[in-house]
Amino acid sequence: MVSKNIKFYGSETVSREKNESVGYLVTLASRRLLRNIETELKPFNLTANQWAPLLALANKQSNTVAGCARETGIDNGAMTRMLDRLEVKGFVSRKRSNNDRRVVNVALTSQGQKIAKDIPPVIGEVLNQQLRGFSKQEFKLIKNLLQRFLANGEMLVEQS
Amino acid sequence: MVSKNIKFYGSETVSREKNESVGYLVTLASRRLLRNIETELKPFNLTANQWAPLLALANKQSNTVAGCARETGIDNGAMTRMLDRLEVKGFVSRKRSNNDRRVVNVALTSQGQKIAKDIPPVIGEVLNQQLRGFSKQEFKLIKNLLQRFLANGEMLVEQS
DNA sequence: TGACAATATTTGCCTAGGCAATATAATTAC
DNA sequence: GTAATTATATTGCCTAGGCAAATATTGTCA
Repeated sequence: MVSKNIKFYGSETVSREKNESVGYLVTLASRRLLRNIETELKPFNLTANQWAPLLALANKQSNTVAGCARETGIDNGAMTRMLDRLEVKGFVSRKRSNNDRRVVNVALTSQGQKIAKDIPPVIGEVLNQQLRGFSKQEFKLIKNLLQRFLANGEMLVEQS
Repeated sequence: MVSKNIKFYGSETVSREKNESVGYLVTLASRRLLRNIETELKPFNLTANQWAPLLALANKQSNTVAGCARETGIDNGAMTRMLDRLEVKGFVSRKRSNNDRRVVNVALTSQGQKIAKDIPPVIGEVLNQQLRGFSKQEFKLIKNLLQRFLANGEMLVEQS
């Protein structure tokens, strides 16, 4: 045990102001960011969540359904359906692998490659807007704190 | 313009490691927290998201559909359906107002009041776990940074 | 080899939010 | 007082994630 285990939330503390709860804050922040990105991606015929698998594919971090799911941290079944939608839109193609008949190889179409180049600055702009007024120090801090909050949360699962 | 506008994300920066993007981090952190809370609330026959309106009602922050929606930051239609589910579970009751025939007054049932007392320590425990290793200073910081990130995001909407 | 375990993909069923349209009621402006 | 505006609740249609079950395939091990 590195540091003593501070109790931030007692049984009463949770029910106070919603903006004082890390839970509400992180949930609302996530939803708001998604919606703002969504607005900017509308001209590209892409939703905010649909960007995640495209990025994983563009970065060659994965070329399978399960790989995309792992890489983006969502459920396998959800990824199957996500790729359904991306395939209909023409950004992605799927083909059963010959090496391993279980896996389906996913690839960006040429249209998918084009969009994968166009999107990053758009999303970067939204992020920059929401980080207005942050010092470089604070930018590093929010990432560090969120990383630790997330890591703690994932440890909870592995233990049980 | 109070401070100069730092560009944290250039067009290349976005596509790097997912754990280096505030966007991914805040999304994953939110999802992970929801799921962890969900696990703990299962014995209470309540989902993580269903807790939000119950809290608003218990705190007397609202007693209408639209009020609950405002208070929890979600869509009106979504709140109608959320209350449908809570009504089926017996935590909430609805009755058309006589003063203003547009509004539907929402109230906690006795079962709803009971659960509203039992839940806070459970959620507090999960939050404490995910905040393990945080100093008091860092606890204040993550709240402050998220509040500002959220406020910036909401300003974007009002402008357009 | 044959039983068993692990992995990949898909599907069904659930919760859930956003947006737009609708109906109704209340408020404001003229 | 009537018309225009605003607010409330609901519904339909969409995207989306989690969990569990079903299927197919591959790898392991005795």
